[in-house]
Amino acid sequence: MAYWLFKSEADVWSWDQQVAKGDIGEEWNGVRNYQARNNMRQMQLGDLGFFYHSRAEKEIVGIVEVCALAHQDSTTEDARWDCVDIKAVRPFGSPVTLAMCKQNPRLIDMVLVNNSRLSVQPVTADEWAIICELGATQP
DNA sequence: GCCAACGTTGGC
DNA sequence: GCCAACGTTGGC
Repeated sequence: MAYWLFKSEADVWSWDQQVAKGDIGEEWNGVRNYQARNNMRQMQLGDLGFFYHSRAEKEIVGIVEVCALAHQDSTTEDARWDCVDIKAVRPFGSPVTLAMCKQNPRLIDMVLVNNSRLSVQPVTADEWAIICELGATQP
């Protein structure tokens, strides 16, 4: 069981849109970066992830679950690009901002803090627990 | 809106 | 196989 973080600009694909898809979930498509793709290939069913709004909001707003293993990205014919499907699990009681993560000494090693360009990233169990607490939600 | 950081592309 | 040029991302 591993933890991840998915980034999206809210005006491209938002948490609300993700929630609207219900338990069926939705492809996390459009990723054209090898590192991000490799992370998705490693995901297992039931793995959990944070849903992060980049650019404008810069905050983690909820928890998602991997509900389909990596498969061809339907938005391209190019066989290099896979993606998983994810479904919304629950929202945070209060969003956790990037600034909060940067401020917390236990979170300074987060990929989110150190490699802002990577759109699908791993999260450690410790980071998961700390952020769930900050976000006022069950881990 | 700007620009630094990063990843990718393509000429050599 | 190197690296300059280019495009994109995302924090500020």
